[in-house]
Amino acid sequence: MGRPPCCDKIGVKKGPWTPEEDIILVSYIQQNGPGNWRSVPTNTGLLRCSKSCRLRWTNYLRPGIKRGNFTEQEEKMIIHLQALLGNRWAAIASYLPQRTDNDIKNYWNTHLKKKLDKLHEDSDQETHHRHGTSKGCHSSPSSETTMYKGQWERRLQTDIHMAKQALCDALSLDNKSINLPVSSSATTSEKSQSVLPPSTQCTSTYASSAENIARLLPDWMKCSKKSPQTSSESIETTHTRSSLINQQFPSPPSEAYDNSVQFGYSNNLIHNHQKDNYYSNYSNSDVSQSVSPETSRFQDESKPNVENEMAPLSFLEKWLFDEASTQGDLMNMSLEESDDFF
DNA sequence: AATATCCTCAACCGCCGTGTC
DNA sequence: TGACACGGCGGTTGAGGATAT
Repeated sequence: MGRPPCCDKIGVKKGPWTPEEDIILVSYIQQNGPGNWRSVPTNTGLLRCSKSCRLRWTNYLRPGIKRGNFTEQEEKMIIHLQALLGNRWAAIASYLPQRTDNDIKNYWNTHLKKKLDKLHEDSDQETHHRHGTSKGCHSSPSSETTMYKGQWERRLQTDIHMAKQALCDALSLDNKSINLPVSSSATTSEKSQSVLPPSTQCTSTYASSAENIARLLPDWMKCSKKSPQTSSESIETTHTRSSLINQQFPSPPSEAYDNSVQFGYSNNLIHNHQKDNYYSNYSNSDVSQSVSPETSRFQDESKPNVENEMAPLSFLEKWLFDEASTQGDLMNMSLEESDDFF
């Protein structure tokens, strides 16, 4: 005898999630925590399969998710990590705590793959022009096979270093988030872009809902004394909109629903579904603030908690971290220095 | 202005390892 | 021990928006 079936396929809703469904799901997880997905549809009344609920939470509603444009450094990290780990998006995402594997996968497939293909084509042309001498540019199985041993070793070393760099970024507790300037040798345009707050770099109207949801969760606010301005700002904004929500959802299904309305993340959900510019109002806060201890609590489920606890480090992460601490000179090597390989 | 084409990304599908009974 | 469900992951799809013609 196995477990009872997850969900019968009949009567299971598919397609895009509605704001109401999001509110119900977030309210439930807020009360019960993530996990035990099988019970979620049953206990919430959502006509979704448990898998869909988990995905919705993991990829969209979970606190601390950063959406929108990828920074140049994030881009480089993805490229390096992809070269190192392959299409193991979950593993790559663990080095970018604010990004979901789905996001990274999408970004790779829609942007980076094309970009690298083009670069590869260009380098191939140049290689042919030079009668087949390997230039040692970006990694690919075909190019690697033609590399001289020394070049390959150097590349591998650099890849390992990049992974270390990525891990250190992820482990960093201060404000040196992944959005900070890559190095002192960055170009003027890079610098000017990097020093801007993440929100100002984002030109898309598509903004994060999750980080705001996180900020607005009652538990998050209760313990989030480090950023009173942000919290009060959220409260103020949400209070002004709570009446609207109460009008839109006059019959909350539970006390949790009341809480969610009270603290306003339902507003975010609704506005996010409308894909308007609402989130730009919140976007002045540092991204790092959104990854609060309470946020990490929710992130624990699918992401290593690198900010508060060292416990969940994998063997590889431990190794990288140890190596990093003993090889400070290597760690000082900037991402820019490895651009030759790309 | 209308239509065609391209692009993005949320969500689904199916597989696999693990846990439960 | 085997059968089966769960949870997680990577690949893929398709609706809708953006851009080109």
